[in-house]
Amino acid sequence: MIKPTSKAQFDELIHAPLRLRICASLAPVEWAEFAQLKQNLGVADSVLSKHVKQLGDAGYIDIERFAKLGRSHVRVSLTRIGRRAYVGHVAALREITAIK
Amino acid sequence: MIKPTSKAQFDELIHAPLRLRICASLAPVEWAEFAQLKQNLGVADSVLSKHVKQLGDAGYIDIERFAKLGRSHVRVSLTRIGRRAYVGHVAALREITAIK
DNA sequence: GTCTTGTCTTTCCAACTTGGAAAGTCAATA
DNA sequence: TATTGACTTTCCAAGTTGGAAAGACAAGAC
Repeated sequence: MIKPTSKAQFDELIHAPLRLRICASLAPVEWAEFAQLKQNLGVADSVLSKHVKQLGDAGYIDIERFAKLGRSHVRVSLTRIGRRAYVGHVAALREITAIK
Repeated sequence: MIKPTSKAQFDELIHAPLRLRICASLAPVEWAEFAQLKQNLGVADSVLSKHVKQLGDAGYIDIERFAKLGRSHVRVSLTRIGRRAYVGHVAALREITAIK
């Protein structure tokens, strides 16, 4: 048996439209800045902050502060667990939506 | 220009987990019976009935009664509009989740 | 030192959504 | 007329959303 593919696993936390887009935005990059994410997703900061917190509480993303031009910013990135969950969820979506 | 591909369009009504599965179940078949659907999805009939009604109200599925062994049953099928919305939503999901 | 700003984070709130149980419909038997 | 099957509706409690408003906090401006 070869290395097991991470299995398809529907994840309700990730499925919510905005969180799906957050994870999708993070998947291809090392990390993303809060402000950039907010801009891309087009939501109020309170909303993004709350969704980011939910993903963080689940251990799906890391939330780090860093300084830039004397101001404190936030940068988020998928954790290994988060990436696995995201990939698993995408696999689940593909399974569900594949025409059998 | 060739025939336009139905465009990717995220659809919140379809996105809900259960409704996504309902649409996915209907996509490859001509129609499905309520009882069969309920069995496959593993939900209470009240729940399925309400989701089916929502999709019906949106014009996404047709809900027809028919007799079988002297009893009245319900059979549902995707309408053309519903299929287009479903395909568009799946396309949107693929766009979102494709690693860029 | 204090005020102001920028960058989030929390709280508050009103609106919506869900899922299941229980009750209701309605037609076809028994 | 009572019962049964197959849904449909109503009731309800719990959870989710999104945005505005208020907070928290550090870094400059003065």
